[in-house]
Amino acid sequence: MIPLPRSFYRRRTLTVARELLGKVLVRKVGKQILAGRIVETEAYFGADPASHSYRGLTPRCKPMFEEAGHAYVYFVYGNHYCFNVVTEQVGRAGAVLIRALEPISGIPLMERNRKTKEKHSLTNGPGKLCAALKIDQQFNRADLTKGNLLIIDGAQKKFRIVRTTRIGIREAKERLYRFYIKNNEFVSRK
DNA sequence: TAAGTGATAGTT
DNA sequence: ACTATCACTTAG
Repeated sequence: MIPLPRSFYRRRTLTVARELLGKVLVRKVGKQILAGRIVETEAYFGADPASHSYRGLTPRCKPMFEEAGHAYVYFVYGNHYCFNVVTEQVGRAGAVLIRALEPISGIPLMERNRKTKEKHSLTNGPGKLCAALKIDQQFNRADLTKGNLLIIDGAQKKFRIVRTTRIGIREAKERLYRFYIKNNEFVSRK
């Protein structure tokens, strides 16, 4: 199980967001492996008004300015975590929000973590996939090239990509910074 | 469609 | 200190 190299992440955020589609997020919890194929992403970077980095460096968004290939995890709406992967060179803010996964392994444990047996609602949203894979604040700034949370290459490489607008933001709604795998049933919203 | 939930960041 | 806001989810 070879993690994607740091160089994969240290590029333009939009490029990384597109290329993360089809890759596999792997979470080890004890002897269990929870894994899912990334099917939907969003890019946030620099002076984008929808990005946490819009007004520059703050304690919360600091990881976005740091080394690529690490996690940026934050808590929203008093209930949920969102998992992002840091992109760009050090000093340039960028991160890709992972919005949806197609479950691959560890589905019974995901069902317990999510308190549902409905396969389609296990990981089809940013807060849902964090709950399913038990990703919380402790993974903020975790290195995704080693450890209990990794991203590896995926088996299936042939798929169509849809590029469209982001979800759940008020500013910069028109920017086409969301990517998803066409016709995939685990995408949060078409 | 709307309420719930609590940390964050910007303003007093 | 105070408060508006929020890269969401679930129930209704």
